[in-house]
Amino acid sequence: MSAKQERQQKILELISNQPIARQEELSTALMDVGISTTQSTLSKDIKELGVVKVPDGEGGFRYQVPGAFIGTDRLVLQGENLLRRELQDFVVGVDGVDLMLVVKTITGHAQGVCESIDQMSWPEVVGTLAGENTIFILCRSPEARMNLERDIQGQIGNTGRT
Amino acid sequence: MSAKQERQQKILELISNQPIARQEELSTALMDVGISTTQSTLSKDIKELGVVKVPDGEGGFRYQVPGAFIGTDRLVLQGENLLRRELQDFVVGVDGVDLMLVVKTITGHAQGVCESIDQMSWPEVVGTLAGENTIFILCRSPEARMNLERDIQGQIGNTGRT
DNA sequence: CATTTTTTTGAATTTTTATTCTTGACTTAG
DNA sequence: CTAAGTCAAGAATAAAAATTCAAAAAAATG
Repeated sequence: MSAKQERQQKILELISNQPIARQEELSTALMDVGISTTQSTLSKDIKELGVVKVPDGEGGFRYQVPGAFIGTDRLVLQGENLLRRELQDFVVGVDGVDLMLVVKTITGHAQGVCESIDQMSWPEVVGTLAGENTIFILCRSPEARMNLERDIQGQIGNTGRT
Repeated sequence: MSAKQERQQKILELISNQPIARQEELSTALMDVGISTTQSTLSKDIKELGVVKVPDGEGGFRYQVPGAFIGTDRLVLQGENLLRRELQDFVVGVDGVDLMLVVKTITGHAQGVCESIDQMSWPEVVGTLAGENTIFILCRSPEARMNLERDIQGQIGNTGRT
């Protein structure tokens, strides 16, 4: 993987996990991860990635990954890799009963995760519905639901484990 | 309606109907419509409105309204006006039981309508969840739900009536 | 390999955007 | 009516981001 690709991927990861308001901030954050670059390069990366700077509602700004509210068709990570990343970074819990699986995400990311799940076209999934921080997944059978629940459970971040 | 509100509404309309890449361009476009203002004021408006500047995929940028439906010549509205329009144009049905109100929209518009409903901050609404064409609205009481259901029912388009 | 071509990068610069600071118009309370 | 308070607006300025340009790195070509 090229340096550019690594950097761009890291950019997406960073802006997803913390509020970053300026390109210089991003540069610093990248430095902490061992990637050294300049503002001018970041400007180009940001444009390429389709990342946007949005008012955060509290007087400031933050960069955000596209797809959250604007209809760009650009996707940076794709398929399984994207989903894995999202499960790790955004999903905070899974639960379910009968045919219905409920996935909880950090606020604002349910749509994105749900989109990725849809993309996978899993046979055991009948349909999905995502809000801001909750996804409902209707499964084909209770067994399918349990399998899916176990799979997702296995991939989500384990920060809270005792 | 205040000068500020008129201007902001016009901003939304303009950026919905034509690609505008810079605040100065916007200033010019507003001038053509008889609204004279400065870049500094536009910067504040844009922040307030939540408008974002997005890479347009072809080397340039354009401002965009989050959640806007583009490509029509329809005016972009705010608040109650927007909601009324959305209820008329997009909502195809309402139903409910107990505390839960279910609003069905034409596909792809549930998010937008739900957003507008959230913006209204109705006291009888506890929370909302929107998918592609369905909105779940959790109400504070069955009475609240019935009131809301009646209100919305009264506003949705009657195209299909026999 | 050598050489041409393309891509990536950063420094410097320009362009664009955000903010600060003032002023004037309106509101409200006394 | 007047004073204090709030709000909208623009001019000037600061801050941030985009672009240009040259050089280095990588990839393709013979």
